[in-house]
Amino acid sequence: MAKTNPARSCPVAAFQKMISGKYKLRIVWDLKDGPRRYGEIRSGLLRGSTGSAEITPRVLSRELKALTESGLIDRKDFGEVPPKVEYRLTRKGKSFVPVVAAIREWGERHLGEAMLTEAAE
Amino acid sequence: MAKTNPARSCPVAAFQKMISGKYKLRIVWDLKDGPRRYGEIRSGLLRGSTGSAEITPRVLSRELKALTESGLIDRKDFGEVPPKVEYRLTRKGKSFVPVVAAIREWGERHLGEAMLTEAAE
DNA sequence: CAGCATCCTGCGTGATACTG
DNA sequence: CAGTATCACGCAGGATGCTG
Repeated sequence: MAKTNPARSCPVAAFQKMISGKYKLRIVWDLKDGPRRYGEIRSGLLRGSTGSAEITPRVLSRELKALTESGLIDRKDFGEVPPKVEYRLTRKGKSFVPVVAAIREWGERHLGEAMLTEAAE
Repeated sequence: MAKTNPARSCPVAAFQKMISGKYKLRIVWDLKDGPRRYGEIRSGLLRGSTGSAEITPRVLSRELKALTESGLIDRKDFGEVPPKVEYRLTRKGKSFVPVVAAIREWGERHLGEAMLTEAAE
């Protein structure tokens, strides 16, 4: 099946793998203003969804773990009851924020508004 | 199942939908230097892969169609035998190139090299 | 040459329920 | 509060063969 090591093939492939998942980019974006707790991230992800899109803990958990293993975010467990866990961007994660900003800016300009004038120059 | 219109929820969701697929970003990148034919794109995608990763026409075809419907690229069919089809970036697609460039640059810096110093500041 | 038709498989994502 | 366990499903993506 030809695995095709993503990191070796080209940067965009590794990038896509890293941000694959519906929430990873939004999580990074949410974390740009400072550390957030698990529940806060979850609530933040619900905001912005059209309606009643419930993000399940299983999914959020996986995304956070993947981001942690990617080295974009860092998990801080306060280790006591009641449980309290904070997630924050690492240096790598912070360096990634401008990229997300560029994505958002382009998206707002070309995806939010009416898509007219995409004539082929 | 709560559809959650992607374009309405937030720009990054729409962005992710638009570039979902392993080759879309690479196709856009390949097209930045000018129009390319179907076979050229296909060959170009093979270059950069570690080994024998054959991209099937079905997949490439779908990616190209999706990109066309997204308004990023434009399909020009010369309409005669032997078949000749060229793909080129639209204005929208060209405006997207810098974003891909930012992605590539970040990826080369943080994914290609050794990933040291991602300490949580 | 530039595709389309058909079949198959793994994985990402969601629903639901339970726990330290 | 911050998760894990289990089940189920749609769909991206590959294999293979055929066509105008």
